[in-house]
Amino acid sequence: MASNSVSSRHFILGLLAQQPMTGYDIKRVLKRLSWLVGSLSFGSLYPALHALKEDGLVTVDVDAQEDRPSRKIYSLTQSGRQVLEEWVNQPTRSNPSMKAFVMRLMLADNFSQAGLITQLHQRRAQVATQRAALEQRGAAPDYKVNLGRRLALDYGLALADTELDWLDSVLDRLFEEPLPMEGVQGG
Amino acid sequence: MASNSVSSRHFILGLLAQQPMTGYDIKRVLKRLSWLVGSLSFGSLYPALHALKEDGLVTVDVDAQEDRPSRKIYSLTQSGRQVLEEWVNQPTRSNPSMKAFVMRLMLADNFSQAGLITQLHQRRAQVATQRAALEQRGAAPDYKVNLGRRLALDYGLALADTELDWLDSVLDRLFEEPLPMEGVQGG
DNA sequence: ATGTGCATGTAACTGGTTACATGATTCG
DNA sequence: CGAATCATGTAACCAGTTACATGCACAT
Repeated sequence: MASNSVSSRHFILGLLAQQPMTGYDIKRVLKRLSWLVGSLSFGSLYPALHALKEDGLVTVDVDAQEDRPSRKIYSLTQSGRQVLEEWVNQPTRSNPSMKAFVMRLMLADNFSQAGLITQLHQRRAQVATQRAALEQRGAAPDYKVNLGRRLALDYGLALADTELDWLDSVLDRLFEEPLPMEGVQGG
Repeated sequence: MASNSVSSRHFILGLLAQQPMTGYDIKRVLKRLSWLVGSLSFGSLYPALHALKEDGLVTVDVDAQEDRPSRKIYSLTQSGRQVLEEWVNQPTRSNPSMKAFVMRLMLADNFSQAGLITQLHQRRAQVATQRAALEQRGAAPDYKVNLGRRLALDYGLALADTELDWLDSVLDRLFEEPLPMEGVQGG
């Protein structure tokens, strides 16, 4: 059965939801995105695609070429789309990484605006919790003595604050202007 | 021999550099730090400790107790300290994650202030590069069309900016006031 | 000639998780 | 009475990387 929480599989589905692609194409996209969401080597990408096909979540169109291996163009099936939607709208568990968040962020609006807003709210709550924990920890003796720890703490607080501000501003904008996509005209 | 780049092993050494601890203690510390650097399950922590001992990087003191398993207190050996120092001062490769950076940040000042400053400079250069790449990408057509992608891009830019500001301010402070720690000496 | 882009794939290895096994003590 | 904390460890499994195998076209 479809394993839950295996993020990279779902992210592949998400990319295919935007347009059919070959494994090689997916790799290229993933590489550009590597800073935010991490990449994948061919050694796991191709097997992953095979598995997705096996599970009926994607279909393949073979585009034969002279001189080089046929391009295999993968497309999302109906059940693939469904699995993706379920995954995206699943509440994230305890402490998701930044990468996991960005993945969902990038895929969420394939479905509903509401789902995306939910993601943002969830993230806000999680970051706020972590920020509070960090702040509290700043009082502990270790952090006063050790420069490295103190810097790491400070770094974490700075990032958390930025993220909270960013989330607030995005949520504000989305709330004022509920459907800025698809029909976006004047901008 | 000693594998390079295996971060979690080295981070364990780094924790032991600050004080001898049991596996259980390490787990506790790691858990508190999980948001910044990620944690480790016992299933990999204990074997890692065994391997470190096997390699002569740590020693064990057994503290027998009634009713419960003996506490095994691990301490860094001389060669362990050396391996750690080499790792910390090794230049980071291409695109290190935030986690990898925070790990080094937390361990760097076990040795010299200079090493820490080098880490910060390296990080600054890397983040600046990534930021530039993101900005450039913002011009691409996908990002205008797709709300999720646009948000992810914007998020990345916000985080990068914060990080650059933070790095600059820390470097400024360290430069003005080279030894802000108690007792920290040159070597 | 050398490397990069195109395009697919497999096999060996690595580094991790989850689940299991054991078992007293203390807190709610 | 059940859960969490203390304290160690192993075995099965999983997802990923690295290195390998193939091979043409095009730019430097």
